Formats: sequence, structure tokens, C-alpha cells
Amino acid sequence: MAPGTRDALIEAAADLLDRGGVEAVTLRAVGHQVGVSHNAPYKHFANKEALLAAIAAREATRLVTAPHGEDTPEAALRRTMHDYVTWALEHPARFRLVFGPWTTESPELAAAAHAAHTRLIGTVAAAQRSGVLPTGDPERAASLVRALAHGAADLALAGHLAADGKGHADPHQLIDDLLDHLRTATAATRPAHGGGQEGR
Amino acid sequence: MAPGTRDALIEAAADLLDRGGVEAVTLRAVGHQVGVSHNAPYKHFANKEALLAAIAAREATRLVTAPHGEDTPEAALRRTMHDYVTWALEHPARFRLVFGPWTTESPELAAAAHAAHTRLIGTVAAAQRSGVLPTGDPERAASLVRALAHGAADLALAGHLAADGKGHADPHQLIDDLLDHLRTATAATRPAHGGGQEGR
DNA sequence: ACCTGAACACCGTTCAAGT
DNA sequence: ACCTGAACACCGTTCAAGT
Repeated sequence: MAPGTRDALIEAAADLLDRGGVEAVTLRAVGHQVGVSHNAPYKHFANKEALLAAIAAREATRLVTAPHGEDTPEAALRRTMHDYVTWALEHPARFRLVFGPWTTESPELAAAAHAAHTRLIGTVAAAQRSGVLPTGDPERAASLVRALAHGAADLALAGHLAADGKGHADPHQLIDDLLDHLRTATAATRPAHGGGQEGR
Repeated sequence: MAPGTRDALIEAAADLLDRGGVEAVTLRAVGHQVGVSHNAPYKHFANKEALLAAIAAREATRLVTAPHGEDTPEAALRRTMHDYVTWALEHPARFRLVFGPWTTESPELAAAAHAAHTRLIGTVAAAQRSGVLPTGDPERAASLVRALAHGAADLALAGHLAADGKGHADPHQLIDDLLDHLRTATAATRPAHGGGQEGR
């Protein structure tokens, strides 16, 4: 498998990223941690941004590859969104790297993001069919749910959510609030035929 | 009024920020644009972050100070959220500065943010009373609406919303979608008594 | 009270060499 | 094919002076 200094560079950079944020990942520190000179990375990546993009691609691929237990459509959607903010809160720097603006075009990163997007649309479409999400373009509904989770996570990370420290607006609560309201709205516009799924 | 090089520094920094993002605002460039040495800013700000915080505070104050026309509660809420994303899309760097993580404590910035938060809660509470938003803690409902607008703006700025270029998920559309759904959900849980407000 | 010039430590990036 | 050392341009920040 060869020594694989390229993987070692990514690993070291990800470690520095988790430990001190994106400002802590410097080519000199990365090289030092791997035991290599500070410009050795240029033999494996075009520049620093390409290295960061490689971290983002690795992380995004892992997220998409992670197994999803089989649940009812609504539970699957809820868990997907909760997992999203849980991951964001645990790994702020990775979150910003993957879902922030991309300065470098990375085919793997784009592919992973597209796969995640496609899977979410499928989950949303299933939830729509089971009557817990309003009908309409599944992509549009997916964007709605995704935008809320993203905004809740981003505001929480920035410290702009719980204004009075009373825990008034936990990101997880906001996700449940949204899905509850959407289910209520869906039930209202549907011709009442029993009350939807009560499958446990 | 004195020459006011402090204000000139803020103005120049904001100009550089709009033009080339936060990475373009360098103390040397700021000083040069004002016609002063590159360490003159240290006579007015503790460091670079304090200068950026001053920009954020000025911007946040302007946002809160901006006049709000008098509308029906629902229209006021809708306009507030649309204005939020319009501003974010027009001034991405300012948006990230004001609503991103604060690295420096700025009393003015905190005060402006608190004022904006308080006003939004008032708008939300009025919308709740008029029956277009679900009842419950106004702060919680405000956070829901705010998180969606923030997430939609942030994803759009990062280029992660319109996946297929078909304009499937415009941030403004998502805001209207959310408020439409919330109104529907509210009408459903309310004892029907005519259909809510049709006040013009 | 405000500003300057030189200096320091730290970056990303390039390049001529080395194996 | 991969790596090194020196060098360059650019940062934020500090400090001894100047007025």
C-alpha cells in the first residue's frame, strides 16, 4: 500500500482542524506532524485549499456511506436531520468545511454532496407519501427541511440561538417543531381518512 | 468633529470587505486606503478583530435602526424575513461577520443583536395572536423562523441550494413555504371560527 | 493623543537541487 | 516520483521614537 504520506497528510490536517479550527491547519504544522518538510504537501496537493477540500471530501463521503437503519419514513427523516445537527455540533470545523463555500472544485466532494442530496430527497418523498409532509416538489420540501437544520446548527455554533441561556431554542427542538408543524399542516389539507399512520 | 480617522478606518475596512471578502481586509490595505501607516489602526482598535467587530456593530445597528413600515402582522413577519435574506445575498461578507461566530466581545454588537432579536419576537408574537403562526413560546417560534431564513441564506451563499440550476429552492421561496405551512397548521389546530384574519 | 518606521514571527508558495 | 532547504512576498503585532 506504500507509506501513503498523502493519507497521512490528510489525517494530520483533519486532526489539526478538529483541535484548533481551520486557522490551526497550516502547511508547516501539517508537515511537522507527519514528519516531513513544510512543502512536501505540494507533491500531493496543488495547494492548501486542495488539502482542505480533500478533508471535506473524505468527511462527506463518510457521512453518505454511514448506514441508515430502516425506520418508518417519518422516523427516518427525523433521525437524518437530528444526526445532521449532532454531527455539526460535535465537529464545527468539519461542518463549515463541508457545507461552507467551496473555493476549490473537488469531484469527490461534489459527488458525495450530490449523493447526500439525492438520498435526502428520497427520504422526504417517502415522508410525503406517508402523509407527514406536505405534497409538492420533493426537492423543494427537502430544501426546506435542510435549510432549517443547517440554520439551526449554524446559529447554535455561532452562539446566536439560546439568547438567555434558558435553552429556549435548541437546534434539535427546532427540527422537531418544524416536522410537527409540517405534519399538522399536511393532515389539515388532506381529506381526513382516519388520522394518518399510527404505526408504532 | 475632528478628522475622525477611526471612522475612516471602519469605512475603508467595510469597503475592502464588500469588495473582496474578509480575507481582503488587511490592516496594511486599510491603512493605505485611508492614507495612514499600516499600524495606525492600533491607535484606535485593540487589534484586527476589534476593527472587524466595529464593522459588524455598525452594520447590525443600521439593520435594527432601519424603519419598518406598518403592515398586518403576517406581512410584517414575511417582510422581515425576506429583507433578511435579501440583505444576506447582497452583502455576504457583512452577513457572515454579523451572524457568524464573534471572536471579540463587542457591547454595541451584542446590544444591536439583542434589539433585533427582541423586535423579531414581538413581530412573531403579533403573528401568533393574529392566528397565522402556531401558539407557544414566541421566542421559540421566532428561532424557528429565523433558523430557516439563516440556513436558506447561508446555503444559497455557499452555492448548496439550487442543485440543478433549475431554481428549485430559492431562499425567498423557502421562507414563503414555511410561513404558508405554519399558517395552515395554525388554522388546523384552531377551533374554526370563520377562517382567521381577512383584514386587509 | 496620535502617528511612523523598523523589526519580529509566522504564513503560503516557488524553485533549484537532491535521491 | 518524492522530498528538502533557501528564498520571496505577505501577514499581524510590537516597540522605540517622533510631534
